[in-house]
Amino acid sequence: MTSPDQNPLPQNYDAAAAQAAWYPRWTEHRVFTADAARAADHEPFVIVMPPPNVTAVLHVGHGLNNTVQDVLVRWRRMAGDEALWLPGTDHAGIATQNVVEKQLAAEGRTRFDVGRDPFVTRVATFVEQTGGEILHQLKAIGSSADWTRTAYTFSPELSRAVREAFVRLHEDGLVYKGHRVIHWCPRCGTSLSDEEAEFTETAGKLYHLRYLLADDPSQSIVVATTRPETMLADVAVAVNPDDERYQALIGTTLLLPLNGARIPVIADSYTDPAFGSGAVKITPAHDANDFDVGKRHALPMPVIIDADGIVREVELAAGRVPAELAGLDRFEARTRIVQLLEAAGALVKIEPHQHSVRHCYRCDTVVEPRLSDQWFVRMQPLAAKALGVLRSGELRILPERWEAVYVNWLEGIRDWNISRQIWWGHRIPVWYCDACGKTDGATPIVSRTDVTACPTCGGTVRQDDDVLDTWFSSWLWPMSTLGWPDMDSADLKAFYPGDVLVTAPEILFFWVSRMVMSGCWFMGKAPFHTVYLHGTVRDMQHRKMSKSLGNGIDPLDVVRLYGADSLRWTMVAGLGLGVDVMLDPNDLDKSFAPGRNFCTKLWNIARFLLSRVGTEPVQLVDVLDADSLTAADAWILDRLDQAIADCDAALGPARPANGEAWTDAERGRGLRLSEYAEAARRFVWNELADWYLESIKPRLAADGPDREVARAVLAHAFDGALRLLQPIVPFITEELWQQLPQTPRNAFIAQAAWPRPRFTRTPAGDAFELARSIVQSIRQVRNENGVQPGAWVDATLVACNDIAAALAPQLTVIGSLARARVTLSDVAPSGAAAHAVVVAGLDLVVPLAGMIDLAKEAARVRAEQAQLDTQITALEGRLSNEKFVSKAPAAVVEAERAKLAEWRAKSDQLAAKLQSFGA
RNA sequence: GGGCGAAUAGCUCAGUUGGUUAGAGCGCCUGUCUUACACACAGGAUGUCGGGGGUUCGAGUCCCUCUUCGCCCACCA
Repeated sequence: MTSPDQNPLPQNYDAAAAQAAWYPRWTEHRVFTADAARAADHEPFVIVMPPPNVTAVLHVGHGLNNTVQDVLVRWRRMAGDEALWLPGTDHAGIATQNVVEKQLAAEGRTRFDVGRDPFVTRVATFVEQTGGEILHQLKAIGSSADWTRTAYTFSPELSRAVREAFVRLHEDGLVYKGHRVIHWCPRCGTSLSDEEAEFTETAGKLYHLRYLLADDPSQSIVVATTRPETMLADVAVAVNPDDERYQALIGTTLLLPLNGARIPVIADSYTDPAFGSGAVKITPAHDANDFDVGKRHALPMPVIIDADGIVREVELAAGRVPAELAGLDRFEARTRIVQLLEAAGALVKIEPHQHSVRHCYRCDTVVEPRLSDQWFVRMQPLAAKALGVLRSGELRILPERWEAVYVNWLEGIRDWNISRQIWWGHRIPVWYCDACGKTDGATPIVSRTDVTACPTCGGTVRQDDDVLDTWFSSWLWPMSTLGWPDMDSADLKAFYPGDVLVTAPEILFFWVSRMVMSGCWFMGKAPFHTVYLHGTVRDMQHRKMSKSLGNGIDPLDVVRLYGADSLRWTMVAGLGLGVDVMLDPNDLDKSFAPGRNFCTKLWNIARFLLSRVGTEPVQLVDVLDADSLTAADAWILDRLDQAIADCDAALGPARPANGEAWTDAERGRGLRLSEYAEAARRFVWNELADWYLESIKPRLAADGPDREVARAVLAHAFDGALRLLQPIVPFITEELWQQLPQTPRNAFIAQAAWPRPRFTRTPAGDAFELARSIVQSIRQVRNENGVQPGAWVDATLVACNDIAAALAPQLTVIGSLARARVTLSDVAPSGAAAHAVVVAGLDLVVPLAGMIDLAKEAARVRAEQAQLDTQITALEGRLSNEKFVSKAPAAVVEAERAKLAEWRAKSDQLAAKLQSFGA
């Protein structure tokens, strides 16, 4: 036997050392590298990583997101799947361009000073030099991604996919160029999609303006607007055709204040008679709804705000902007125009007005609706397919309530503006030939390859200036990273479609829905069968962690202070399905000490095991003679099986059982990460360490065959625990597993087999369960009576025959765990003693001469009996209720009767006890 | 304006198809450096399951309603 002094493990776990040791070894041995060929006879399990922005640095949200993915991938890898977790980064058009533009601004320059090509080169260089840092940071938290397949949305391969998708959709009639009002960010200088223009509730003002009739200044119409500056571009005032107040005015002409433009009063049912005055000014070039009205009535569409948000006569607006307003910023212009209107007597009133204003999701600038030419994707046909796969069960979303949100969005989907007026991104693969008059964009050249000369006339061509929305490359991610559009790609054949997509709800529309659409359209199959939307990391005030609030937690700080496993443990243990994770940025210890403490517990179990079990070979539990197992052995093996079953039930199923679609019964199941963590924790801590390990100390100290049995069972149980925990805490489990006596050489727990239940529940296991109850009763008596922790007490178990027989072999273990000299008897000893009824038919008597306050003990027993009798009365009432007995299921009634018998027996025992001390 | 979700111990949350003594972790209280672990061990206290009404033999669980909080969507001029 190895002495404790020779313990192969140091006293404390060195997380940093374990991380530094194991991660490189895993990658050297290609543990994370998926093999397309092997996927032929192993179930593939594929997760594509939501690509972080190439300039991003790891924050706690990434930490959570990637930990979840890593847990799932590590689980399936152990379960024997050919697991692929495909990592990469997103070139993040607007965001990355903004970073470099800020650098330029510091030099006092703009991208226009630099010029397009040099600017793009500069961004590319910047990305090359500093980008992708986050991928290294992901390694520090243990992410088991297949780095040999690392992808980038702007790589030549993925750029090819982008072009293919654009051209294919154009051929399918789903890509078109449109002239309409879109969301424009004057700061970024580009259009945005509907999703990129986020609503913010704003306390604004509603300005009521009076427009006079051109032919009769005594008559007028009052209109209300939140953006008075747009009045310069008004082309009509619309009233509801059924609004009796305005019948006489329809068709008359109004005189616009400030610029004197003459505009008609028109009738359009868009106008809500109940809002404001029931008349609405129409500004087709600067409001999406007004644009529709303008089209219906063939109105002119003057543009008076330019790309930079400056008010001037941009297009079809001659004479509309007074000289004193030209050149003003749109918000300065608003202030000035209100002053001018007031001076002109045209301002009726200003009211406070709560409304939602769209802001740029990248720079938070107020978005300006603006008329321009843009490329769009017609979404309805794509959305129909994305709805179809959800309805068929080919796709599910967890938590399930998000499915309704997904359906709602897809059913009301609008066309997607995919062109951006920035420079960093995939240039739109469209060329125009000025020579043959293809300049209006009606019949441009759309090509998979670069076009250098006009195919019709051989003249010079110029490429469309715009680039594509970043999300137009990300929506192809599950295919493009596997080699699409090359349908012969080994990866695409082996790993498409994938399995689970893990992300936060914020990008359900931006990204997830669109990936489903592109997968269905181009591959005929949804790219995954499960969307798992996890919660958000928040602080103790439930605020989202963010840089601007300064309430963030740097995951790398946590790794340094507590270790990567502690970070992972905390996140997984706190991750109920769809529930936010609360962490305290001001008290990291409170948040992460539980993870560290858990690792320490594992470490100490291993220290005990290695010093007492030793490193000599142990027998496999399979070959042990079943009769040689003690009740404790049978019990812990049973608890291990239960833990495995609990973990499996919490995590799985990994995929639809029929391989095609989720059944209703399966649909909401699995991915309960916190339940999985709790099941594993409970086993290793509350069962293995607290009970089994304590119970076998005497057996390990002795020599002989029973010691070998205990060694074998302990080693097996701890091995199982480590395997169950590997996906959550990969570093410490690897570090410890490598040292177990039964671990094969040159193996990693990271690719060891996931455990399976093997043993059946036995009466012996139940006997240990009873022994535990007795130990707890004795300890309770000791505590309540102030017995010195080190002192031994006498304890008599008064048991009926059946129980006594099962208990006889357990007396030693009960005694050592409770520090009691335990005897079995059929009569209670007399004298002052503490009493407890463990179960019906089993009394515990602990004589504590001189330590027992008889009156107090009697009061305690009496109180216990009183409570029991109350419950008995209630139960008797229930059982004498004819309706209950006749209507409730027989099994329920039977169980209630059994319970009543048990309680009555217990009550009788308590009564006897009271009588025994003459109370 | 439409839709969805939540409300259970001081805090964060579990509570499966209604089945009757409502659970966990953290925190709190008492005791202990018991030969792996004080980052630990043993024991303990704490809930009119948001309010009201209903269905049922039986409701934390189902229905209605009210209150509070959160999320999503929307052409809130």
